[in-house]
Amino acid sequence: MSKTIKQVSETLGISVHALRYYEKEGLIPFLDRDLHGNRRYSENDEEWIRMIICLREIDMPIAKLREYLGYLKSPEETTEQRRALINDYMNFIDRKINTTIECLNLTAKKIEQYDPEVVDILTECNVLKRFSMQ
Amino acid sequence: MSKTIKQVSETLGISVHALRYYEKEGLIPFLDRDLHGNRRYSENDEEWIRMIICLREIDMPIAKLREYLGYLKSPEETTEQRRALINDYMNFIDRKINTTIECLNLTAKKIEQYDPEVVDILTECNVLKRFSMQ
DNA sequence: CCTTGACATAGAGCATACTCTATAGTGTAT
DNA sequence: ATACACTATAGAGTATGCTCTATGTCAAGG
Repeated sequence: MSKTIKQVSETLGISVHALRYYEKEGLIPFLDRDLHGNRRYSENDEEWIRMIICLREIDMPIAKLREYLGYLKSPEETTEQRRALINDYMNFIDRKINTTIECLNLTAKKIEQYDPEVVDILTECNVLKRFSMQ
Repeated sequence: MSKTIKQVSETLGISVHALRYYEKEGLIPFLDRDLHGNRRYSENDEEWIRMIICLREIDMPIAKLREYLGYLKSPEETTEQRRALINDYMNFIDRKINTTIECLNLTAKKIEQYDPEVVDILTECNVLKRFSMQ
């Protein structure tokens, strides 16, 4: 039921090196070892690592992840810090989405201005249809 | 009317080092120099640099930016490449927005599950209201 | 028995994107 | 004249996040 590092690596699509790296960086605390000292990943571990991967994909720094984990170690005394951190995080995401959409619109405008030859491609863009502000 | 490196640095909120760096990387072609060899930035240059900053904010690699510029040097023969590149770019943005929103929802769910103490903060999040899929 | 393969640790190496330092030239103000 | 503010180039240094290498242990299969 628990998985080896290779199995997790394969199911999550991440290198074993990266898995060890995340652990070394303190992102995967309390990880189990078998009698040979080999890592054993529980379902919970796997789910948490999936979360890490997701957060890394949107460029949440490893230090931030470690910070939140640190707070969770003594939850009673750190409610305010966690609240602040989540608030920061939501603002981070908000900025991220907004700048992306802004960037999208700016690019579309520039292409219309300077590169009319390839404008046609824009008309097929789902992302433009969904998020364009014009 | 044309600006010095310091003026551009100040209006765009980017270091003079970065400005020189972008130029060295080939992102700012045909930049004018005065009789002393000092850089002179036109309005057009400034606008383009603003675009660069925007694209860098969403982590478009410098190499990609250089690639597109390269195509613009001989527009007639590279229509297809430019089209492909814009297509890639739009997909890139699309993925970016989608993974960000996914990540947002996943995080919100996890917080609800594991950290009920700080859930209240979520109810005030505009970004959640705007982009939550639930 | 010995090779193979998966595991371990420790640490070096690499890519990206700046950022900073060293050195030097030039124009203006005191 | 001399200090300062700004410019320049070239190249070293830094931060981040992996990725790869070296070296070694252990268990199972031929």
